[in-house]
Amino acid sequence: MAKETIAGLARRLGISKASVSYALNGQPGVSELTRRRVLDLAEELEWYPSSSARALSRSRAGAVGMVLSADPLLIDTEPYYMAMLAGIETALAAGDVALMLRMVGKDPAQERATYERWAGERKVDGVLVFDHLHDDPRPALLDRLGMPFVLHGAPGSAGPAAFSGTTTDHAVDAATIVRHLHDLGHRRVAHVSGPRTFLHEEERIGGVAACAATHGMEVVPFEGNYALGAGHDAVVSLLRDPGDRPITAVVFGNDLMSMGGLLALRELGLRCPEEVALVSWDDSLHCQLASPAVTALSRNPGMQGRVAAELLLALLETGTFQTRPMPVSELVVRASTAAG
Amino acid sequence: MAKETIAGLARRLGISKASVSYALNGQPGVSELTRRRVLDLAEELEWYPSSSARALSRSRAGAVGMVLSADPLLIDTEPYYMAMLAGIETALAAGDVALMLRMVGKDPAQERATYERWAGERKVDGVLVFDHLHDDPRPALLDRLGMPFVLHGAPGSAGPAAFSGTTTDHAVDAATIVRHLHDLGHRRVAHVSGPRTFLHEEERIGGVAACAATHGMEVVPFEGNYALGAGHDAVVSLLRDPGDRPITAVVFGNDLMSMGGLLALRELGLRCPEEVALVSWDDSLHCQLASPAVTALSRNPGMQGRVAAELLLALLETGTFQTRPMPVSELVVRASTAAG
DNA sequence: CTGAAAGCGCTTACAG
DNA sequence: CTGAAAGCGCTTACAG
Repeated sequence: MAKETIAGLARRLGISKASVSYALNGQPGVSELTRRRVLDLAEELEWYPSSSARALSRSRAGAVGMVLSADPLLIDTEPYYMAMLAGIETALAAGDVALMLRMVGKDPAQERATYERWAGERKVDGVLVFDHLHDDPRPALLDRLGMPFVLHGAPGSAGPAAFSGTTTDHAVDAATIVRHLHDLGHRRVAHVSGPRTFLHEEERIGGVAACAATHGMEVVPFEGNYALGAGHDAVVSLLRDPGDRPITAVVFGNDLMSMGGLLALRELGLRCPEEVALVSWDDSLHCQLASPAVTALSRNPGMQGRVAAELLLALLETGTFQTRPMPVSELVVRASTAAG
Repeated sequence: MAKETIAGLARRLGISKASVSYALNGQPGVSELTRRRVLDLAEELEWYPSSSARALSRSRAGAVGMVLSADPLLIDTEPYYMAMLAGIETALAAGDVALMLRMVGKDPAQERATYERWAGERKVDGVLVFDHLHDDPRPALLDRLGMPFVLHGAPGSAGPAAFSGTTTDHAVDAATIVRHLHDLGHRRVAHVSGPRTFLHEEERIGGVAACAATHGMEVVPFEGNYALGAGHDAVVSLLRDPGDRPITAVVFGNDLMSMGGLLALRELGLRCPEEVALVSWDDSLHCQLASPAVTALSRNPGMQGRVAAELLLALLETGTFQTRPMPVSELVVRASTAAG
C-alpha cells in the first residue's frame, strides 16, 4: 500500500488538508459531521499522522529522553532502575509522549554530550535527570541548551529551586533507620554510604549522624560506591578487628552493598542479626530473598519515576517549575534486625 | 540564541544550502575546503541538523523501537531484561540509532497496537521483538505494516526463516543440564518451565525429556509463569508428598522461579542440595547470592541483546534477512547441585 | 465553516 | 563543484 497522507484523506473526502488537520487535532474550524467523517476514515485506513512531519511543523518532538549513566557493573543488577523506568513509562504513555533511552558509562562527558546532541537535533522535548551532584553542571548546561528538565531525587533541604524536581527528605528517612536501631539497643553503628558526590548521600550522612548524636549513639562512616564489592569490603574492614567497642549494626546505602555486607559477615563467621544487624536504604527482591531477610527502607521507585515523569509533562505543557516532595519512606523490618 | 539552521550556515559561509548538506553528510559534490569550513562552523556553533526535518526528508526516523511486554510483577525484578537492554543500547549507539522504549502490560493487544501506531506514524524504522510464540501473530502483523523487525530468541529448530532473528539451540542447553544432574546420580527430576505458549519453552521441555530418556531418567513437567510464586508453588505441590520415588532435583525456567523454589524447600524442611538439587535456566545475581548459591545456565543476555540490535541495524541497512545462532550456554555449577 | 498558501528544516535530483 | 527549486507531510494564520 502506498503510504497514505493527509492530502490523500482530504482528496477522498473532497475537503481541504486544513480541515483534515483541524478534525484530527480536535481544533475548532470544522463541523462535527466533517470531523466524524475524517476520524472514521482515518480509523478505517489505520492511518496516523507522520510523527516527523508533525514534529517539524510543531517544533515539538513528542518524546522525552533519559540518559542512564551508570557503571556497567551496576546497570544490569540494580533493580531500582528498572522499577523506576516502569513508573516513568506509565506516566509518559498516558501523556502520549515517547521515551528515548540512552545508556552510557559512568563518564559524565558522555551524558553531557548526549544532552547537547539531543538539544541540537531537537530530538526530545525534555529530559529526566537523576542524582543531584555537588556542583552539578547539568542544570546550567541544560538551561544553556534550552532543554527543559526534571531533576529527580534532589535533597529535601534545597530551597525553592530554579527547576522542576522531586525531592526526598533523607534526614527523616535517616531518623527512621537510626531510631529503629536505637530501639533494638544498638549504640555503635556503621553507615556505609554511596559516593559523597551525590547530594542525597551527603544529606543521609548528616541525617544519620545528627539523629545518632541525639540518641547518644556513635556512627562510623564509610564511603562506598553502591557495588556489591564495596559492601563486602566495608564490612571486612570495619568488623574484622572488633576491638573493645564493636560495631553491632551496619546501614548500607543500597541493596547491592547490603548483599555484599551479608556475604562478608558469613565469611567472617559473624551471625546476623545476633552479632551484627543490617539495614538497607533500598528495598528490593534481594533484601526479601536474602537469609536472613534484610530490613530495608521501602522507597517505591515506581511511584518516584511516575511522579518525575508527570512533572516533566507538566513543565512541557505549562512551562512552570514545580518541586514535589516524595512521601516519607517506610521501614520494612525483617530478620536482619530482629530483636536480639 | 535563535536556533541555527542549515540556511543560516549557508548564508554565513556564502554558499548554498545544498553544499552545506552535502558537506555534513559526507556526500560528494563539495570541495574538501568547503567541507572543512562547514564542519568547523557547525562544531563552533554546536549545531546539529534537526532530527525531525531530516527524518521527514529522508523518510527515516533514525530510531528503532522495543516493546517490553511483561507482567508488572516481573518487570521490576527480572534482571534479564535490564542486561539485555544494556547490550541493545550499546549496539544502537554505535550505529547512531536511538532507542524508543515502551512498556505495556501482558495484554498482547497493547503490544500490537503499539506496532500499528509506530508504523503509521513512522516513528521508528524497525522493532525488536521478543519471545517467539506458538502461532505468533506478530511476524505477519509487522510484515503487513511494512515494519522491519528482528525476532530475538526464536528456537533453534526453526528452519531458514522469512525474517531476521537470533536463535538458541535449547535442546543442547537442556542436554547440558540433564547430563549434569545425571552425573550427580539424579534419576527422577522435575522441570518447572515457563508457559508453553513460548516456543523456546516447548523446545526446552522436549529437550529435557529427550535427553532424560536417553539416560534412563524420569522427568515430571510443571508449567509455571516465571514468577517467584510459581516456583514456590511448583516445589510445594511436587515435593510435599514424596512417595516412594521422590524427586531429587528441580530445573527451573528462570531465576525468579528458582528463588521461589528455594524458599519452598526451606518451608518444607528439605535440604538443598542434599535432599533436593536446584538448577536455574537463567543466571543472575539472585542465583549467586542465594544460599545455597544456585547452579545456573549462563546465557549472556547482554551479548544477546547486542547481537539482536546488530541484526536489526543490518536489516535496515541492507534489507536482507539473517539468522544468527547464539553460542551454547555454559553451566555455572554452584552449591545447589554440589555432589551429595 | 472551508480553501489556498506559507512555513517547519532538511535532502536531492537537476541545470549550470 | 555550486545554486535554485521541489519535495518530505504536517500545522496554522489568513482570506473568503
